[in-house]
Amino acid sequence: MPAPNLTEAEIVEAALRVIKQDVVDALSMRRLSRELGRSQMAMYYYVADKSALLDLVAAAALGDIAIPDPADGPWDARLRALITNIDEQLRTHPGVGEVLLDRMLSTDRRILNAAMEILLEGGFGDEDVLMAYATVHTYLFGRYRVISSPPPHGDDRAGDTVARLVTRLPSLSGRDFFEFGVDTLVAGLRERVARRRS
Amino acid sequence: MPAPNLTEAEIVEAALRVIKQDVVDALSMRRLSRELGRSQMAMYYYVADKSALLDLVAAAALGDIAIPDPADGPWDARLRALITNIDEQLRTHPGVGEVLLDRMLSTDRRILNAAMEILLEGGFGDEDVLMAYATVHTYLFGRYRVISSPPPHGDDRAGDTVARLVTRLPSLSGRDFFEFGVDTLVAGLRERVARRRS
DNA sequence: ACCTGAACACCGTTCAAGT
DNA sequence: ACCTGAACACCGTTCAAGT
Repeated sequence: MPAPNLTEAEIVEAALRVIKQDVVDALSMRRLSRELGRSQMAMYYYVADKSALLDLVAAAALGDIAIPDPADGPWDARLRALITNIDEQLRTHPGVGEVLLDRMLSTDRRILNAAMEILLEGGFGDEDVLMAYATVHTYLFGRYRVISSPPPHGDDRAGDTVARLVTRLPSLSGRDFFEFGVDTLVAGLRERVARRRS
Repeated sequence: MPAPNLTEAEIVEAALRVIKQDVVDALSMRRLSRELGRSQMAMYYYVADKSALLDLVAAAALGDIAIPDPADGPWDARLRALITNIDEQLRTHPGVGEVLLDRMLSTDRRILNAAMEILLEGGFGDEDVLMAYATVHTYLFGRYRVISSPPPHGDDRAGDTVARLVTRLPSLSGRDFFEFGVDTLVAGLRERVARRRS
């Protein structure tokens, strides 16, 4: 006997399970139904289509992202913390990165609001807030894409700069790359505010 | 009579045509063969599989990216120019953005080399060059993803920061967003080098 | 050398039906 | 209310064959 009625929580959980153990694209309507012991059409009772399913999963992941408290420090530290939290979720569920970021822009206003308020406090004008947020968002979009891609396997053709530098790769961790990136981004934003003030 | 033998140039051209007029995912082996008036299997004579086809398209697009001449100015101006050129190609062929960037890392060393040499000249140490390049690359990856996505359609729920700021959107162009992003990134990198020197 | 045809294992999705 | 089964129009790809 196949367990009783499905709940949204069970569906999301199963979806995350599939995404985690297999590759991203392994999540299909049919595959998910199989995972839950139903016929290939069972999901369509709970969810309108595949994009709605992904929305469901993304909403769950978004809820886990903590928003730094104003008491936590100056605007740039809080921005950095928020970016780190989002990145954390992207790394935990790399499969839904795209939908997660899309949803952040459209349906879920919580994080977008938090980010923009931090930027306003930082001293950006209204239009600059939009562009600054877009810059951060774009970077995060890139992160989720880059996250689980293989390292640039050195062809080791002697003589070129790449070949020489690539030998340094083993001493750098994913964390190093992330921190360099966020620090650079935040430093760039800080500099823009400073220049605007003068 | 279906034209004589196909050439790689014709295939790439047809692929770009399909990508341009339809959505990204419209490019399929079968669709491309149809476009060229052959049977669904014809492409497999010229190309090992779909990823090889995309490689072909990406290689063509990569060749069009110009590398700024050392005489063109200081390192940061040249980095900015190179990023602009890459972004240009991403916007021209949004469909192959992912493969294009992947190829830049793996098979095609030309642009990677140029970028890293610019960063070396800028005064970055070996490891910092790698991380700085990764930051730029990540940003570009995000760009290609964000490029043709719809604007954050305002739900217009009164009271929140987002709703207020979104009204400013119409006065900003895609170019504004791009320039803000690159400038921020380059400013951040400049600041890191400066700090390293002191 | 340059393909074509049939077939397999996958998709998302619609539509009608079953308990 | 909670599904199931069959069917349609798509995929990428293998394998054997046709000219």
